Amino acid sequence: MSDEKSLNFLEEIIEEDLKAGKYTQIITRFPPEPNGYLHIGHAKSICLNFGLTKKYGGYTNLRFDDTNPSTEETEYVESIKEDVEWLGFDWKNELYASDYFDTLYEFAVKLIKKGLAYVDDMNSEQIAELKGTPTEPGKESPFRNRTVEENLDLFRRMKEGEFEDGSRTLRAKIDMASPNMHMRDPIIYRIKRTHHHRTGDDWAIYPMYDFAHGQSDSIENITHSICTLEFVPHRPLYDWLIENLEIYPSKQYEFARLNLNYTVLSKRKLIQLVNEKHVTGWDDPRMPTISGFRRRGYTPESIRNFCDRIGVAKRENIIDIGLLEFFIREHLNKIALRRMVVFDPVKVSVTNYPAGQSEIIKGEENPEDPNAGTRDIEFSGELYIEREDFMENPPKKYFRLSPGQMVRLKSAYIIRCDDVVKDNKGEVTEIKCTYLPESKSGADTSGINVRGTLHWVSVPHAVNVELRLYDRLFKVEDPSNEDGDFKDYLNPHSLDVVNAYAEPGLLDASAEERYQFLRKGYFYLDKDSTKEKLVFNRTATLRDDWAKKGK
RNA sequence: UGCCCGAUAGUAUAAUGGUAGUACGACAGAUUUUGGUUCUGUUUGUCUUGGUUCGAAUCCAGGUCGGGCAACCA
Repeated sequence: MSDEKSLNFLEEIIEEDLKAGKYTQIITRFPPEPNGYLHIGHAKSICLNFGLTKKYGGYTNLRFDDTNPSTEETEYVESIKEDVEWLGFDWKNELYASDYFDTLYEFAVKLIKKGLAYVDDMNSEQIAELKGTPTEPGKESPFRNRTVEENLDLFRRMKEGEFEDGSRTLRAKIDMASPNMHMRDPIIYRIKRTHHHRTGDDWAIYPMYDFAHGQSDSIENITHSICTLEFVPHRPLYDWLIENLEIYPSKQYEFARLNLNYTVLSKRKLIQLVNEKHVTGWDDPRMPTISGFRRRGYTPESIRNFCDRIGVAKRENIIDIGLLEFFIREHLNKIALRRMVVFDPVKVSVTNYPAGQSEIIKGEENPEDPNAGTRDIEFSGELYIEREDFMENPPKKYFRLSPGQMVRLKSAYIIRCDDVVKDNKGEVTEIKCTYLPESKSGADTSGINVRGTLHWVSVPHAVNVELRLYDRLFKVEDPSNEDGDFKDYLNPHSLDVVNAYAEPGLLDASAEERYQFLRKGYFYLDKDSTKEKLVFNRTATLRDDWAKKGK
């Protein structure tokens, strides 16, 4: 086997097309509807569309599929642009289906003139009634055989706004008996006298998806129009319209959309979570949106690597969210600055350390990066360590602190536990230790090797920080497939807010950096942070083999 | 009971008629001043029944299972 990565089915098609001389360059498009924020499923499509033209030469357009003014807003346009850019992709042209409304109208007129479209006076119930079902053919509309002149006149008057919303439609005249429901005289224009985010009140009619998408592809000379599997049955209509309009033959190809367990990836559901305040917004770090991942501390690289690894195929798939976590850990491990933060403190008194004194200790910025250098950390005789890092009666193989045992304080000294102070409820309030002055990190002459290393902060120097610890948004793998409403399966513990003690160096934290809180996880400064109160989002935990053993 | 799409380890994804491989996970071990990282090893798979062929995950036929399609949404 060569070390070259094997091709996915779209790459194969493109390589064949290129070899056959069918195209000199590849043109794709990413076509979001601006009616919501982009999520990780869109990231797959973005990486695919932009990745293909980057690999084979050509370009990708960003085209907003804005043909339904009742759901679309400029806020969404802005967020989509920001997200695509953040992911690291540049579009050639920023385009809108609404840019083509005049052309699309002419296309419809052409179809009418060819006797391939007609104005139908039936309302939506009547149309549905005659549509048939997947197993029975439909029946023709009584308005199907109007003259070209009559159709032209009626369609013009639809455009002029003469008729009520929903009172008439323009339909392609294809085949009411087709086994493919989409070919049973699909509606291509509807009356909708609604304000459009770009064209304002210019139009009383708007094209349907099927009459806008493929035509926009064609106008832009898109060579490979890549969409998800649910559009497979639309493909005959896509081709029929292009053929009968006699326009540039873009080709549609379909791949399986991304599904992730323990979350939902449907705009309809995500918008509910936002509107019903189950989350704080589209960019809530628990959301599977690109903006949510960004705020949580994910990097564009990690998301791109993820999309690369999950591949592109036509079979339905549900990816384990753990794979995404793997890629963010992999990246953050390389770049995150190491800091020490104690989440749930218990006090350690170093009885042989000079009272009231402190010293500066050097800690690695990042052991994975030899050029990262060191940071200064205050050490004193009064410390906090993690409550879970001490046990009075430890099980076997516990190599944290316990009476009589020694541990290394990361980047500092080895200490031994001499005594434990408890309150009247039996809760440990203080651990008395002695330190080995000759065991200082980097200058250790003690000759003692200890198994455990703990993170710590100096009590008089510690700064208070707020930590937002996130867990999966849903407590079941596939909330959409459970009985009842998907929101019944929200994880009540998806957010846990903790006030913690951090080394003072963290006061300089910035959103330009990623942090690893030693032995705790990866953290990212949140936009809610103020000078008085630093707020960090937990991007991901560290792997924890000890916890996994169930001890 | 119409049409369309699909089926390879737990999850994804390769092998394009010629040794079923890779990643994640799981398990075991080594290293480690993060029970992190890194390294090594182990484990588990071609939906089914026929056919074609010297040879089938791959080609053909039947079946089974899963998904999609009956919005004036995209």
